Amino acid sequence: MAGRRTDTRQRIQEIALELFSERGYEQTTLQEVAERLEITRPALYYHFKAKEDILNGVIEDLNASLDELVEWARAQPHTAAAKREILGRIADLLEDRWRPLFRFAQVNQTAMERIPAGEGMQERLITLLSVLTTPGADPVRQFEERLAVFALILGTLPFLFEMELPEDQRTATAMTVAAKLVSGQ
Amino acid sequence: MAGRRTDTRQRIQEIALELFSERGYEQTTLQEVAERLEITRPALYYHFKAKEDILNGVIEDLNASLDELVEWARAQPHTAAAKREILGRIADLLEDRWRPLFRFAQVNQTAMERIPAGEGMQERLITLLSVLTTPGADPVRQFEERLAVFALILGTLPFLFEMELPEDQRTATAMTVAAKLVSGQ
DNA sequence: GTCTATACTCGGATAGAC
DNA sequence: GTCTATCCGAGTATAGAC
Repeated sequence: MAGRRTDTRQRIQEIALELFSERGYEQTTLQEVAERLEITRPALYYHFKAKEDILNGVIEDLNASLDELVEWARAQPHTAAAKREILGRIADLLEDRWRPLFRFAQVNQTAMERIPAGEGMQERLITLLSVLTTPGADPVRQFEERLAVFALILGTLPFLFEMELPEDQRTATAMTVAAKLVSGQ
Repeated sequence: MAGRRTDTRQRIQEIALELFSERGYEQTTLQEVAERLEITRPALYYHFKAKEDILNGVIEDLNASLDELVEWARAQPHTAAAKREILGRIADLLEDRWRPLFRFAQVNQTAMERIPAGEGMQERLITLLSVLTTPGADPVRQFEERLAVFALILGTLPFLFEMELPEDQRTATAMTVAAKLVSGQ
């Protein structure tokens, strides 16, 4: 177990993201990351030139996933049905593997704002919002369409429901509400 | 300007909140706070026993405001009209003086989670959400009612609209959407 | 009661040896 | 690719001046 050396970079990202999510980005010390990997603190600096670079790398992977989605979404027409389908794919993305990372981004906004990939993620989300927005519609309509995305994201937060609802039913409920919002009821 | 003063504690809170909001809580150093006040760094420790205590004091003031609102809201009936009125008061609170603080709390969630007053604020917000929730209603209905509060909060974020809309029209739009959500359209 | 000087510890970062 | 040694800056503690 102690002889591997080529996958260290990736292992750093995994462990770091785990700790960043648990304790928050700023509260996590590189000492803790190094200890879990059983290397020393300066050794991390061979693979990443700064703490922020570790986080940046992880978010870049997320952005690549978002890029596919955004590209596809831009090609869709401005119909309610197409918008529901876009929301469905956003929900899938949250489901698949990125949910913890979305939650992290939400809780650690100050860190996200300081890294390039964080800016990139925000740009992609804004693009997604604008794809869902009917051009020329009145502001209330546009706001409802945009709110739909946040309904999906908020649906992943347990505290939004005190009600005892299993997770899959929570996300289903959020999707229903989001679909209503883009459909204009 | 170099003499001793008696309002230092309050001035610390004001300046600190300003800087915390600009650069984020963790990125703000006590050195910067002290410099703006033209005192030394250790002097801060006479008034507050830790950096987190400065933030905690500010949030306690907000919680006191929230308490009034929560107490009043609990006494309201579960009618759509009453819920719209509750949302109106939440919007007023955001308007009045607490908007920057709400924004701060959103962006600096990790810091908020570590201070007692942050927990207190979250409890109060959850109470507000539950007051807006019709007991026994189906989950979709309940989620819509809760989402209304977030519509108000999100309405304060400029980036949610690319559209060129002045701030007062943004908040008005958010209020309209929120009202629709609790009214079940 | 209000503040300054000083010092300690820990975390991020760099240089250079193996 | 990883280590030791070292630096710097930030939060914190304490002694003591006024």
